Amino acid sequence: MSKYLICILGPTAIGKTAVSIDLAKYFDTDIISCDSRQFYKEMSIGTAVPTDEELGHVRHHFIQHISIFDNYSVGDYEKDALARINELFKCKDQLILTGGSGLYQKAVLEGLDHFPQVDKRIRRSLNETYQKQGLKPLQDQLKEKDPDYFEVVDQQNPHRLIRALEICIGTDQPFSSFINKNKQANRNFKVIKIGLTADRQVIYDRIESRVDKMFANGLLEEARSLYANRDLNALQTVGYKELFNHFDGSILLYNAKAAIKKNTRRYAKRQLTWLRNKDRDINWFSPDDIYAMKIFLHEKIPTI
RNA sequence: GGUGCCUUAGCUCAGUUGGUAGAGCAACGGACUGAAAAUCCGUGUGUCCCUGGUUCGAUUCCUGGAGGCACCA
Repeated sequence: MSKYLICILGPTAIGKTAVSIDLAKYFDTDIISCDSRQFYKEMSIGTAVPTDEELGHVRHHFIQHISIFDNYSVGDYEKDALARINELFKCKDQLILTGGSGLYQKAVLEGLDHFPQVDKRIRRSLNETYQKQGLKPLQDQLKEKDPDYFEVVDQQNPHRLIRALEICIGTDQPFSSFINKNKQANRNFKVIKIGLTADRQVIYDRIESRVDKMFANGLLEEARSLYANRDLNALQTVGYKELFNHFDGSILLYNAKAAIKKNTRRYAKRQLTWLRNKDRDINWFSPDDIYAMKIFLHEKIPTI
């Protein structure tokens, strides 16, 4: 009997949480979260994790399961999520996967290539080079160590250059030699993608009111309690980084709030770009039309 | 009611001694295989308030409107 992973995709604030909980109840199943910021137990308000009530209705996985002090990458997530999914499929026929982190979703559905772990100090030293001397030395180095990848990489993007270089240096082999190697994502389940979208203005209105709600729920206090950890990767997050700038006196609270809304809008736009151009087999719905989604799923899944 | 100033991009405003215009912010488009709510790249999107007139040509000068602001009544 086929197993189905039902993926709920869409930009931030569109209403993925409500839809996925509704569908999970309907199918009497669990939710696999795929949100790279809701992983962290220290962050709640600014990441819009489901409420206690919502969590009480449906069992969620990968919500606040790690700490901001842990090192956790998309590779770790792929491994953990796949193990959990396979475990759950032993007694469930359908599962819901939901969350806005496109790369993480891709890792679960399509798999990533395997790259060896490399010493963390390599990245640190590359970052130092970048801080002191800019992009040029990184570009020169990658051009020499992996000319093939240098041709296709975004040469202006420090993260891309540093990532490729840390693999080149740590393994003594070109970054590109690991790509598309042994990548057989043998997933023994079927995937159905449900995309949620709405007019841009509707999405932006929802963002506006969600940010207001976060402030009403105590975002300021939550951010203040995390201020000391502002350099951690987990806290390079919309809703926190702007408030850290307020705490250190560089912007007014009023402007920080406006910046959070703006950066959330930009995030939503990037998510839409990713989904539009990366994923052609998405079935789009209005977030309010759960009825239509259920009909669609009944057609897609003959066994229910 | 009178006088003066203003009206140009979504917003705040430059500007054109007459040759249909440009900054900031916002916005929009795109890339993205272990930092991904991160990171990076690209793009002015315009009845220059309306109406006549002068002119080869008006967003620019002139007439008359409309709206806004200020002061005087």
